Amino acid sequence: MAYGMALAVLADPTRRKVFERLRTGPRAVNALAAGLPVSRPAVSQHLRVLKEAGLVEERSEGVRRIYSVRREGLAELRDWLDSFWGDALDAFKREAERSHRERGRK
Amino acid sequence: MAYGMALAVLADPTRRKVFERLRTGPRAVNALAAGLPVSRPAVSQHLRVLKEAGLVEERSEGVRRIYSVRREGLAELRDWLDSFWGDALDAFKREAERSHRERGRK
DNA sequence: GCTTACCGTAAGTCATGGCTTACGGAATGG
DNA sequence: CCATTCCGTAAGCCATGACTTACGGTAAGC
Repeated sequence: MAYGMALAVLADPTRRKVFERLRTGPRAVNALAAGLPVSRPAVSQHLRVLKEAGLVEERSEGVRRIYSVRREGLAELRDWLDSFWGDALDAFKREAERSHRERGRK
Repeated sequence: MAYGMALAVLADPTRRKVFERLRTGPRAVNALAAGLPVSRPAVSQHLRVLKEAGLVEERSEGVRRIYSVRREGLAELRDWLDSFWGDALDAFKREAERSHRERGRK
């Protein structure tokens, strides 16, 4: 039921914005909070929630904490989402969508 | 930005449970609310939110309202999720791990 | 040493939204 | 025509959580 936690965590707009900023690569809290309409502690709290949900991972680099996305945390949510295309009646359509989606992955 | 609304809508556990019950096929509100730990009006409110988000569609059948999943509402969310499997992210992570190894253990 | 930068945590405030009960409208059956 | 079934809506209560300010702790530079 980890996809439920991923959904709840990614539901918040500012937290999702923080998460999306990590899509281009790992960043420090300082850089993540820059430009956001909330304070830096708020970003820290969001990162804490993201980490507890397994969506990001953290590493220390001197005095900075570098955060990066953890794709394993997203995998279960993606599988759950795909389960709505699992109808036997739409098997043909499902296969077409899936092969189209695999373009550009891995 | 419709994936944000889909995330917010699917974040609620009971609402997600209602949505999952529609995965096997269209159902009436009566059947959807049966067995759930909440009242029937609560289910109606959830269905209203799901409909406004474009995740379900409704049709009248006599005195009953039949709801069914709308996969187009899930498509954008799925695409957003897949955007985290880009090649750029892989390159960043590999580089980060490599430089971290070269620096030696902490 | 001292200072500065970077970050996490605590406590408290306040809005959001999910739930309930109560009600009203529309279609079917007798 | 009346009762019943099925459902949406309104009003109100209350818990959750997102945000702020204030503080403490740690690493690097002087």
